[in-house]
Amino acid sequence: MSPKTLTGEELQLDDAPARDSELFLVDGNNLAYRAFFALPEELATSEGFSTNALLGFTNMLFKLLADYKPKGVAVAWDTRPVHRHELLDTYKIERKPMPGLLSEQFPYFRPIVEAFGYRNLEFEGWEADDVIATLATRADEAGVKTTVVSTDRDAFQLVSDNVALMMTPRGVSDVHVYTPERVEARLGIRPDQVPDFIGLKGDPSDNIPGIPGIGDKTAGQLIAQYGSLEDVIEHADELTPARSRAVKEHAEQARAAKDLATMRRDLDLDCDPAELVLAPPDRSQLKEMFRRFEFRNLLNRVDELDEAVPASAREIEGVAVRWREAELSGSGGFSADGDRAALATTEDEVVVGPRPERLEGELVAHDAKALRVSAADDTMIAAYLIEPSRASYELDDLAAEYGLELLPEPQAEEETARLVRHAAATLRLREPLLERVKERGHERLYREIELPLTPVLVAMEQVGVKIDTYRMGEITARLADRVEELEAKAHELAGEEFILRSTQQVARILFEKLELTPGRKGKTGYSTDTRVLRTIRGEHEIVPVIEEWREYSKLLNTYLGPLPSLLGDDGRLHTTFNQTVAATGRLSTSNPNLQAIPIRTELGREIRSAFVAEPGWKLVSADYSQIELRILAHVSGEPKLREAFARGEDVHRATAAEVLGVDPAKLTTGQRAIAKMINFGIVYGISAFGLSENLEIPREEAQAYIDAYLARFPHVQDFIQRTIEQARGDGYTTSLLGRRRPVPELRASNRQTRSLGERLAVNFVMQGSNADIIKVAMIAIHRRLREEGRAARLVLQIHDELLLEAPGNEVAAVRELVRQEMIAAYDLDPPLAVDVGAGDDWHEAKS
DNA sequence: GTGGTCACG
DNA sequence: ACGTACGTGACCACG
Repeated sequence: MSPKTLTGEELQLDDAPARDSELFLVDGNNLAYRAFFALPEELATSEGFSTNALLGFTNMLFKLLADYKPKGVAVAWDTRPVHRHELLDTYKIERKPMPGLLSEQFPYFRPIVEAFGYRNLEFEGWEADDVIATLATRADEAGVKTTVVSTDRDAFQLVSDNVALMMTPRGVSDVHVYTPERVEARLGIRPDQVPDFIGLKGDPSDNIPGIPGIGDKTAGQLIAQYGSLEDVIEHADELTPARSRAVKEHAEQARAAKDLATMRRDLDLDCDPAELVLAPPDRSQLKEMFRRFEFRNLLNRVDELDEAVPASAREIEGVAVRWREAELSGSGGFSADGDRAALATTEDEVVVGPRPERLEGELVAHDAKALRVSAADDTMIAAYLIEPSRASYELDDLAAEYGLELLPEPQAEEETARLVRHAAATLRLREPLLERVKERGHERLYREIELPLTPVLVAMEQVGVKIDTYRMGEITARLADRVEELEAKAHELAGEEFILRSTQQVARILFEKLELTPGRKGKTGYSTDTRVLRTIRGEHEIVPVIEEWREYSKLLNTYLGPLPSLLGDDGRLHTTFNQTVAATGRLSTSNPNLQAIPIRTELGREIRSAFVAEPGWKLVSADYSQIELRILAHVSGEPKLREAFARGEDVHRATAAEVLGVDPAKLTTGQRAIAKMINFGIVYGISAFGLSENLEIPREEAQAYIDAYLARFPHVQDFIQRTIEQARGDGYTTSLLGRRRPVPELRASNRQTRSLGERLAVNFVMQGSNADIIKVAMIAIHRRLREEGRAARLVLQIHDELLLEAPGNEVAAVRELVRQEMIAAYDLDPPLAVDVGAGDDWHEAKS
């Protein structure tokens, strides 16, 4: 009996043998393909250029240098396979063409190799694996400890006392290194028997048949027992009848497969492995590449490579930043920290001092709003326009990505060092960021919208909104009592105490103890969300109790409870407007999130009535009417939609009449509600599933509605198709004012992800344009109120609504001014429309 | 830190 | 045969 073979899992395949290696020989084509198929295709730059293969490849090269500190690394590439070709022709093997997304990335592999200081090897007419086989053989003979990096199983045959094989079955972090002993333990044969082994079993990955019915196990046993393929063929009669027949019938095929699996070790190459010495990595080249492909993680780790290279070979780049203490004056990159500030006046000099009341010069800031300065340029906003989907715009991250190495003089304390570094980085990021803003055609968006918006937001944050604390307290007390009552009642009805807040415990009570009808399932068990509860409301008295408890405790915990502590000394609530958070160009608010103050329930409206104006003032609320559907009508040019708006019709009723084919006079509210959901769906990037979920109807019915809609509004159908195709081509979609959102999802191989990309692309046109338009309006309104010397001021923005506070005697004029400016913000066809109201509190102002 | 839930547009 | 409506922020339980 041959010894039991082990899987890679069972074997100890630690990378110790590779650590001794002086030379690494990498099969470039193999690694590129491997990386391409192992990493998701949606890994892409903000421009939409796929980088998955490049990233996996680069990570491996990085690891080789950082972890193994070799003397030499060479990456071999296939060239036209003239020599191999004859074999392939003989055996009628066809190569599949390279996937498009991989061939796009292909031109960049070699430059990356060079930037690492590694050697690219190409020998006309030879494939990478034969080049590696030849070099590994020469290295072995010369006693050079070598590691071959490839996932091709053919490469097992190269393993010897001096040559190890590194495989990465599951990505770069999981490294398996094979020595001769480990090959034997894994396959049951010696490395030199590998071609015989592959000959018997074939190579499915290359579409090469061996002997039918013989797989890994059998092939290993037979070769171990008889020694070689020829020996197995010779002794075929000793095998079981079926196997014997198979071996005899397919002997030629097996010999051919062995031939193909045998690597050429004797190529006439002009290359001595001992001379494949590492050059020091070109740090600026590497950074340039990492920045270009947006490999943020690697960019931050470039320093690690230093330790792997002898100090003498290192070249330190980066500018030492001098700093001195003095009074701040002049222009430059600004940073601040409490009562201290720093100003980078030149690229390498920073002045640090107490923060002055005001600075006369022209400032560049990173997040001017948070720094409370007025800046001529804001690097955070520029970075946001370039890459709106980023999670954060940390200055240090951006600086590293743009290749800035700022080394403040070492004696500074940490806080001073940061201040200096930030001022210097801000100044030096200005040009590269502005250049990209210009490249993308975002100059006007930047200069005329985002930058002027910042001071408007500063003013709004500082003004805040007044809260009627008495009213708020009253509601809070009432609700707190009610929540307690409901809690007790729920426990009583359940027959035990449980944590109402815990969805898991609620699920246990409802679906296990009380055996109510479970609905959908989530990742961790049965869902207990609003819609599930609504459908089982009639099954047990406890359900409406939980529903009511949810509504009240949500309002209590999220809005009523925390608000008093967030109140400023002026009795007003000061939110923070985030200008660089939403990928669509919208603003968001936080601490508290005043864009999510309740309104949809009676109790919610009560809470809104605690948002009030100063005595003698009024709140003025102005909201765009159906702005996203108007934008849809504009960009699609759909005549039926445009006309409906032009005639001042209710757009949902008009939609219902068209789609359902009903006389407008006879429409029911139910039919209007259906049309409303369809319209929402169109704006969100419709899907039959989504619509069916929301209307709670079968998917087929939802699909029928969608089909009817698209048939009745063919221009909308065209618009959707056009938008998706364009985004697929460009890698991004564009709003009315030229804002861009990259949509790398469209190039994913996963269909679900691609569908998401399609919805994102379509939705962005409406949501992003809405964001553009209301920002224009805010700037205009703020400007006009000042020009006219009014006390009225903007207070909140809620995506399509503006809330202002105006003294009683200005209300009439302000209402008109706001309406005018909101409508004039963009010349839409159909025109924009605005509803304006005024009142003592927010609720009143909206009705 | 993540997922479920729910407040808003 | 999947799992999906778009964009946010906040709270809470749970691992």
